[in-house]
Amino acid sequence: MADTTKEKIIDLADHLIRTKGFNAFSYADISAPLAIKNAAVHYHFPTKGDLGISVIERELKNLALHIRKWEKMPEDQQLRKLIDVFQQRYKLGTICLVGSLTPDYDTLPAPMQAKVQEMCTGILQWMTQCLEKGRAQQRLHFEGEAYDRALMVLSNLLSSLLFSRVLGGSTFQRMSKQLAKDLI
Amino acid sequence: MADTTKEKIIDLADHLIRTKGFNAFSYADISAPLAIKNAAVHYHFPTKGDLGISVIERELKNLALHIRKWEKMPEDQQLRKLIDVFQQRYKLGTICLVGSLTPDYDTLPAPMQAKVQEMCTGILQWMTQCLEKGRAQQRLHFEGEAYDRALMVLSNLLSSLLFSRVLGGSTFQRMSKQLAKDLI
DNA sequence: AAATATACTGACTAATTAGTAAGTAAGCAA
DNA sequence: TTGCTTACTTACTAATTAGTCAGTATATTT
Repeated sequence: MADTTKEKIIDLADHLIRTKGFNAFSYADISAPLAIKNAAVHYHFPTKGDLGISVIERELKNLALHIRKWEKMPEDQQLRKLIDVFQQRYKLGTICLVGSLTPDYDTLPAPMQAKVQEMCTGILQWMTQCLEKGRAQQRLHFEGEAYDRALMVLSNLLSSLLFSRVLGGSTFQRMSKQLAKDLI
Repeated sequence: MADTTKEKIIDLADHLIRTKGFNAFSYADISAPLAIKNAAVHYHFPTKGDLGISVIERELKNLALHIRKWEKMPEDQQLRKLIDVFQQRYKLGTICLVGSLTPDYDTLPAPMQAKVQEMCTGILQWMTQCLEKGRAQQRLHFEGEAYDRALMVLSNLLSSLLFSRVLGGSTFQRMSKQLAKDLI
């Protein structure tokens, strides 16, 4: 996956944020598995906030890549693709960055808060457009403003991973199927 | 509010879990504001997990109290009452315990994980019954199984507080209004 | 009056935390 | 070959972490 040390650090940090949360992992959790020293992590990412920002930025790039790939698809297909992304997260036993970082928002360094905000508004903007266009073509069906519905849809995707973590079983499948049924 | 030291500790811990998260507050964050020593907190709650469990147990008692108060109301009213509870949380700038503790689930001591699970299944059970009875009386309207819908509704309430924290503005109002419109 | 329980304080500890500063080995450029 | 950059290691630090244990003042019980 990642060849450079820097990419390996981001990979691991991403996984730690999703599994333990930003405040529950330490530089040692990164340096030990990679068999490097604590200071090597600080060399690439002076502060923990810098590392967090890089993790979010990589996620934003990956998301932008996905979205561009889906551009020509009908909107109901795009929605299914996004649900697939969350399903892959579910299979890995991890939650989404929004679900992990928004509860800790007040404890994050200011530059990282800004990135979290950017991530949230970005995903919401895309989802709003997707819903709006999908409804115009009668491929998606819902009531109310598209932005409000986008909030609800992202809410359900986010929570499906949170609830799965605690309730286990078919929780994720139940929620994602119900979400698709409601809209398509 | 609370007169005994023990109750004051639970009050503060509750607030800290909701604002900073379980892993981002320390015994010092509790002892300092209450002008007591670190060891006094340990006297009442030997481990941090014990403190977390007490916070959840108090929340479960409060919730049970609310629910009993609403027992005779029609189900659409009960739902509005629950939304009101979340609105009060929103006004305080805090999130719900489920939203705060489920992302950190894997880092929690086992007995606390069990309590988090109990809390989730408990709220879901109530919500499922509320939705089911409400639909039978045609006071609430939705498609699919009541349990699946309960997951979605709690998802929206939880996320409305998370998103409000980051996006600010009218996010909470938008989501709670849309939720009520969808069901009632 | 003596014994016991409650609710602490004072004084610790061992481990972990993010972060720093100085040194070094390897590769590349002038 | 001299100098510079990259990517680290070694060796720290100051602060904070949850948790312990012995002592003490104040009620309460016997």
